[in-house]
Amino acid sequence: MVDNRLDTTFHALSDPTRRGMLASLALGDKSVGELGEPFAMSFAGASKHVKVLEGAGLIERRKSGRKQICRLKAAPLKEADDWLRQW
Amino acid sequence: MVDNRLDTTFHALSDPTRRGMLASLALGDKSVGELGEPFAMSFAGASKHVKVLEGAGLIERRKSGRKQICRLKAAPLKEADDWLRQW
DNA sequence: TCTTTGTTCAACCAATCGGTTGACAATCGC
DNA sequence: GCGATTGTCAACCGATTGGTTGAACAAAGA
Repeated sequence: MVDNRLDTTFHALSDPTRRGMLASLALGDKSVGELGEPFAMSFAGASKHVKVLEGAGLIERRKSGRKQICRLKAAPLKEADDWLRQW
Repeated sequence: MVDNRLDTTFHALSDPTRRGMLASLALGDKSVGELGEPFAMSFAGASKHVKVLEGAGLIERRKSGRKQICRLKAAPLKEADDWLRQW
């Protein structure tokens, strides 16, 4: 029942695997496989994390052949930052 | 098994009740009861949220008679903000 | 002292989380 | 077409979450 935007953003950021994926994406677009590769984890597991990030609006995907290329979207990070900056 | 500081901070922030408590604390120190009062929730429930915030280092408490006065501690927010600002 | 107030604790519950496996679909290279 | 690559989905698992109730406790006030 997580409906608030800040909820999903902060929740997505609360996992080190997902933060690592975002850090990786900051260096350039990556496929789901490339994103999951550094984290000894099954493909499906990585796919789930990517879906959480996508659900939070932190990334967007584009199909390129059989790969799913992910790109960082900073807008929700900005929102989260604005919230933090209240203090 | 959440051992990373950013993990606990972002997790604490991912709940609207806890964000509300922090916002409330930003206006001045409050007891646990005062913090929980706006959120239709049992006393024990509010106490748990406060404990999460305390565990994340976002607040500190001081005993004043039978009340527990909570005060905002911004240091972990700063850390979280620094992380966000990488992008 | 007895009662009230403020708070925590322990036990429990349903829901969610992070992860797995196995089956499947789509696309590429041969 | 065949096989390998890339990824999703559904089902399951154990651990954790957010919440409840009820008992307990500590301090203040009568």
